Amino acid sequence: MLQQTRVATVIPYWERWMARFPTVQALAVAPLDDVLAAWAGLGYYSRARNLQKGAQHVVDSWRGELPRQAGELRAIPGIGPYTAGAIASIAYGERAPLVDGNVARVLARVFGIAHDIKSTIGQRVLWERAGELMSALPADAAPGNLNQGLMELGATACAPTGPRCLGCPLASHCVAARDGRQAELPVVAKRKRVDELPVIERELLWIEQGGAIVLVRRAATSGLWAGLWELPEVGHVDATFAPAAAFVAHHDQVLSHRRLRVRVRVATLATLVVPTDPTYDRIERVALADAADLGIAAATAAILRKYQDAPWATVTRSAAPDVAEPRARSRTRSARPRRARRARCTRTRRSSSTAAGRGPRRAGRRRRADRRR
DNA sequence: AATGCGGGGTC
DNA sequence: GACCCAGCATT
Repeated sequence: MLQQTRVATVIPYWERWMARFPTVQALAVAPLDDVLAAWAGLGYYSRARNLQKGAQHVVDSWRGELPRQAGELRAIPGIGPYTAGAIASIAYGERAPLVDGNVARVLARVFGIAHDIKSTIGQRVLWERAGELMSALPADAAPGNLNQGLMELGATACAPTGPRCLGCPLASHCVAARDGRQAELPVVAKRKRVDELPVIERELLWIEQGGAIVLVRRAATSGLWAGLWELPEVGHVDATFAPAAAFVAHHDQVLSHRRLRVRVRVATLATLVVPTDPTYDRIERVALADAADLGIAAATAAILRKYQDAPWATVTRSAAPDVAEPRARSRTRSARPRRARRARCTRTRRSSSTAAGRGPRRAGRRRRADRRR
């Protein structure tokens, strides 16, 4: 989880993850849908798939117990040079170096390394330096502490902008501090401006049936949002809508390498069958409350969140009349016991409940607040 | 050696 | 907006 993701962001995900998958075995045998659901919102979803592959690898090849050497760890799916070094040094005390974004910044400044830190040559030089530091470590010192110290330095004093060199313990050894080149180092390749990113324009469909929203699951095991659920895209399902029907919602979002522009229109679906289109491999009706338990990419999640109370989201409203019509309230309401159904069960089973327009009744708005986040 | 892959905090 | 986060796998 910590690969390219801040600690503060990870923590709540990690808590839920460990509760859901307490052991390597539990993760290894879990349905991919559950794995992606627990990851949804974190991004870089191949990490989730690789983590499960890694768990299966550990179960199959190591009897469920993680190997301890960096070289062995490196062969596990999802564990690259950084993670192998981190586990080996911090968890098992091996004198294994590591270089992450923080360490790269610290070393580039301290040693005045002028190569692009992402480039092959830059990485090689950084790993060499990190290895030399590790080799110079006194025999009674903990290798993990050196690595964590370097990372922590990068996360605190040696910040990307405005480094606080005054209190830095390495200031007297630092080339960048000595020469006042903190702003020039590390050298990092210029990234594309947002307005230069390729734009993905998507037209998604808001289809309600029996108080539920229609979602589809993307099929591929690789590629953007692979295995995640989303609103159906026009042209990929057997849906109909008035040609002149206006877009009722929109959502813009910037990815690291794409700009996403989503528009939504209300549609109806002729048949709830998996389209022959290979883009999706499943289609389901899902109550909004249950949707939050699926692995849903951020764009669709944001649209569901933003527009579930919109005037045109009619079925959704009738699914939770306590908010919609104050009049009907007194009569029907009080009769019914409050928390009738918990809207538990996350995975949408294609069974009886969705058949007769029954199903997900009052799911709508109750739990929405406590789940996102 | 380069590219694909997310999402969000923070300045 | 721009920057970047306890990177990895694939091409």
